[in-house]
Amino acid sequence: MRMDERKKRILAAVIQDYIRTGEPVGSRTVARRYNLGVSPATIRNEMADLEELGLLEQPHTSAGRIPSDYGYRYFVDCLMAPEELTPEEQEYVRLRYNKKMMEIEQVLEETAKIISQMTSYTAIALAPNQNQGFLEQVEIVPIPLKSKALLVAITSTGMVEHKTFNVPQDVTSEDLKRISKFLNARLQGIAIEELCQEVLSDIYQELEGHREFFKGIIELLRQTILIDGYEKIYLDGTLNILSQPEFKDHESLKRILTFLEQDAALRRIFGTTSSKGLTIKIGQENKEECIDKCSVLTISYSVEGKLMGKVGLLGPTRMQYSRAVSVLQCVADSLSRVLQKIYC
Amino acid sequence: MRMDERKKRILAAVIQDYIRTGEPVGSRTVARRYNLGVSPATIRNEMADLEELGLLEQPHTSAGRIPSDYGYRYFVDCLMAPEELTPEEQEYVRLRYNKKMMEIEQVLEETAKIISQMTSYTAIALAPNQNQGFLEQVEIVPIPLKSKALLVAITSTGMVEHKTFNVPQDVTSEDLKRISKFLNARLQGIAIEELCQEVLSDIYQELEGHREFFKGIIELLRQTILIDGYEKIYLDGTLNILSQPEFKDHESLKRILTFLEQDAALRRIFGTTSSKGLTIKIGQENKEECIDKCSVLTISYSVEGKLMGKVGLLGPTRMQYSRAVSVLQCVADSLSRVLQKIYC
DNA sequence: GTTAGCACTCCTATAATTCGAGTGCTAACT
DNA sequence: AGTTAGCACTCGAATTATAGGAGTGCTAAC
Repeated sequence: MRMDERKKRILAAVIQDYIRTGEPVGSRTVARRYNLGVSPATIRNEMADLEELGLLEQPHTSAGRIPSDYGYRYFVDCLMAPEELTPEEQEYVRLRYNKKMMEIEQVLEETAKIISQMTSYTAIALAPNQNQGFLEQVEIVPIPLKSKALLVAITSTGMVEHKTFNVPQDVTSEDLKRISKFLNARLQGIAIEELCQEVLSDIYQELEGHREFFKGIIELLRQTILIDGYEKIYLDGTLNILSQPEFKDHESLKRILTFLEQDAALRRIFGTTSSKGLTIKIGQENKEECIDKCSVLTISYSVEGKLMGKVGLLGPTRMQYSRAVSVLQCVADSLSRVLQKIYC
Repeated sequence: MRMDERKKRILAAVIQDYIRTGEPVGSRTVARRYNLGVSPATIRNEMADLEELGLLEQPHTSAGRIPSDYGYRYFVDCLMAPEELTPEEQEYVRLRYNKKMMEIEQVLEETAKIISQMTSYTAIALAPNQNQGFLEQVEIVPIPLKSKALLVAITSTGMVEHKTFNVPQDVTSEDLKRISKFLNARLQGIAIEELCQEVLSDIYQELEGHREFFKGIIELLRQTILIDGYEKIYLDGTLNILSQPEFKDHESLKRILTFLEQDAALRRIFGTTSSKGLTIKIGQENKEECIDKCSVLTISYSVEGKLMGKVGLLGPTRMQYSRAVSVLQCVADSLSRVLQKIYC
């Protein structure tokens, strides 16, 4: 059995209607609302075929049809009409990004907000993976009153991380300044992945006895950037889940909200695709059971052609895909442009 | 009608039972489970009295009694047996705080986690109000490659905030260093509330033409500390709400979760009591409608006798008050001690 | 003042009933 | 051969009926 033109139109009609209403779609409805010029009976036959093809499903014998994951997949791949945002909406996105933002953290936060507000799904933004970055600047700020100091690290991706540490009695403010200088001289431009004591062993001789302390600082730096700063996640619109009728039962709600609290899980669903551009994962295509009734869309953002990170959204499989895609594309576009500016 | 001893015992029994089971408590149950030496009929009479006093309520005619807000209030004020944590639990709390934490942010995050895990309610920790604090250290870290710089501010309460800003062409790295030095020399120990250009006007002459830039930095500093760093909120166990049977209906769940997303609202319910020590607000005593089925417990933490901030929890009015109180007291105690150490 | 007894109330759970949307099949039609 | 009208059938959702039980308030006796 092949997908002829009429089957496609019927499938599209069913899916669109189901996305709109959330109710199983019957042959009658399709015939009435989408004038395909054929009777309900014919549509019934076609729908039976589409079910056999695995594109539609019946919740129970005497109900209409709903799309299967596979049906959504076909729809997204072959049938979906790409929908551009209206000029007003595009302008709106640009406007949102126009406000003064100096830091990538802030930009990503705003990005998540924009996506969730424009789609009313849950937005996820992933900060650039630091491993591929470089150290831009390191600074040690002494806090003499408390014999502590603050290690501040700025990476080439613009993430700023900081951490406090104790300073032993015998290390002076001057020492700290010197170490800070060393670090900057030697670490600027070093790939973060390669950050380890060995690289810097030749500095040791200049440090007259503060070797252990210095080692400690390098270790702290590693941790600060690689652990604290590792692909930070910005979520927004988590509670949009509450408005989705498919998740009104307590159980699935709990599952999804709990899922969204696990950073590791979020990185997993985002990270598996290292590809550029747009990715759509529908229902069970996400390997996570908790969200097998959800779809996850991802789009990468980049600066100067270099892939930086990803943003995306999570919503029910019954999602307005074309809307979601166009919002993501528009946002990713603006986002890339804004980051470009921030990075000079 | 007065509260005699027997009425008290019956009220306590009803409340305890209701807290435990969540079901309306009947006279029979009280008679059986709490041996007061009287028959159900007597208890029935007493319960009718307690209802008339406004301490108990009947969901419907043929159900048992449940406590009213006022009933809980009486229980909390007069009847509740103060319950100490077991030595093991006290040890556990101490253990949790033993892990190496250098920053107050981390400590508060951990605090919220401990509270929510030990009570299975939602924990809230409020960072110290910066207004009362001093600036401990200010630093400007130049990022020459991007002609930007990072302003880092450390307050006496140990909060670290940072913000990136643009550096005009004619301002050199040296200038930044000088400004940084000025700031530290002049601002250390200045009350954050008083932070404004005027205080520093006498610096201007030393800055040879960078006045506007300098003004900008001061303004940025204000914002960074007063806005970004204003009573930061640390939440944990938000999803514990999902396990409370009283909030299993979609509507109230939505209301509460939405409420918990509003920082301003959280500050409101915490802030209204400027008192030291423990505060308990039951049901409608919280002036927020969204949480009129919830109780909020607050306890202040302090360092060297000086009130710093507050931590607390939010749960259903049907809450294990004595448990919650003892956890909060134990945690606030340890928290104060840990902060003491951090502040040297 | 306390208690046993009893009629009464009202919620909850379960079962029975109805209703209607939607299907699949068949036979007739183009 | 594909399309369509007609019709019996299915099955869930909503509605109503029914039974059960926990708990009360009242009364009268202790």
